[in-house]
Amino acid sequence: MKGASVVPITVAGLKSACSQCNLQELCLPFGLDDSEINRLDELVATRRKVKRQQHLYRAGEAFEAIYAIRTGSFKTDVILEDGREQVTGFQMTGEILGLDGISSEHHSCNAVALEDSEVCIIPFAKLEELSREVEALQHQFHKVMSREIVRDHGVMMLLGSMRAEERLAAFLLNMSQRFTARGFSPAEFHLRMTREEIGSYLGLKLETVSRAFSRFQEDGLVSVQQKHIRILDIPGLKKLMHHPQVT
Amino acid sequence: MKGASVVPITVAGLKSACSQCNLQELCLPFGLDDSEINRLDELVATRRKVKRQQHLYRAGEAFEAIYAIRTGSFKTDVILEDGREQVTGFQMTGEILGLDGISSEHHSCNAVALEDSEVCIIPFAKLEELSREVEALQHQFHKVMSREIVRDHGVMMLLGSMRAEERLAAFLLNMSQRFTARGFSPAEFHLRMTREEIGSYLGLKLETVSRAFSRFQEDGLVSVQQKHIRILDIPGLKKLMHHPQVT
DNA sequence: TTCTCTGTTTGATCCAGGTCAAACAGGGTC
DNA sequence: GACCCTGTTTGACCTGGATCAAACAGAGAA
Repeated sequence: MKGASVVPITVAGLKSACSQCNLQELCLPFGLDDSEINRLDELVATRRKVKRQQHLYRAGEAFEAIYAIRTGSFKTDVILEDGREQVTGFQMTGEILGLDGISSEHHSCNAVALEDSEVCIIPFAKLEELSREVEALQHQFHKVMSREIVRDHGVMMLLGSMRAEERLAAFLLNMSQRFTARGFSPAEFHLRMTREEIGSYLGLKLETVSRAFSRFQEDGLVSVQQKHIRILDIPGLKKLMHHPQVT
Repeated sequence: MKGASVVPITVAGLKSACSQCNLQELCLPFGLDDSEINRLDELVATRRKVKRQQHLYRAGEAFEAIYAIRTGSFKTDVILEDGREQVTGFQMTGEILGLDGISSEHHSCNAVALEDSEVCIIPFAKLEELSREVEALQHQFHKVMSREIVRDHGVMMLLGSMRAEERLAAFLLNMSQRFTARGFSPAEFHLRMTREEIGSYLGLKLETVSRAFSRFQEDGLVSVQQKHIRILDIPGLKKLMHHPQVT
């Protein structure tokens, strides 16, 4: 409940709202014209800082808003009564958190910052209101939700039908692609999550993740130094995904 | 492409639209008042019959509408280039198919009828139009999408963190609960899918599914005769889910 | 500098579920 | 009736990834 009681921080100078944000094309404003984005600005007036390891929200909390990541990154997870954790996703800047809460008016998973981060608070009732007036916003919001569903299907495929090394390859390629979309190098990046979190996401134990990294390094596919990753052979990784085995 | 070329069948007497449908409370009309449902009726004028094993839509096809299942049931799946299939869900009456297509304007999975079925066609552009006017419809539609996301997270938990028998127990309990919501017996039902399809959904091989069924039968939890299932001990199945092992 | 704490790597062993194979059961057709 | 054909069950064996265990590496703190 600690996370819940954190008071949202209203940032003083509001000039850096959606209309000024360089994440527009990855986020909710995509497809809106200038006047529409200005209307969205009014909605997204408050922001909140979340320190590393802190919760943005917890399973069970009342749902009131969705969040757009402005800086930093998060993981979402579900925890069973017996303590088993399943990481359901890793989110980067421009991505939307909290969509799980709409269905029951309560969040159904936890969102935890992987590094010091900041999110834009989008009150959901107001978003629905505005998206009744702004067609482009409505449509973009539906696309964001649908994209999450498609992403989830991909994860099911990964968990249900791929072997350990394929899963890790898919994960690395996905990260690479998302870093690229944000203007970073496709080949070199820093992972914010632990081996254990990667393992939970991929349905593997941390040792298996570590071994797969070592294997990739031996095979010259990547260079790994702790959390720093350099992908040396993207086609090689892709090949590995499609050709599960020599058998 | 066969599935795509099937001409939608307009049913003659339109009196059995949403306003007359007994699936209202499970479907898109939930929460709408009578006059609002009448407006929805105009939208959902056409239906389509899909025979067992036929596709409602295929991955890659242009997205134009979502579908509400009126009778019968479906599976959705994703297929990799190398032929591996991952079943991403089983859908029953009142549930909505096609949400995956919104994000890219093309379907990203296949939907196949598990028995002779009928769906209501809901043209998506018109749905967005109407939900800009009808607040309750907008909200219900958002809940439907969110519910799909929550469901997907549950499947990830299942695939990533549960053992074979837990997965099957979770599956049976889920089916039971959904049959109950439709006015059928919680304890006795007929599975429309094969062991292989169940296995694909649960990330297991068909033999493992079969063995788990046999084990449950030995332990007096269920009685299994081919596709006909009778659950004898619901608490027992639940217990099995939360206490993975005696270890 | 050393100590501690958390996360990572690597090795040795084990087992749940996969694989291969064969028998079986029910439903449809001739 | 006999004959498929598809889906299911069961058995025997194998293996990928889990488990257990120990060493190691970097980041802070004192």
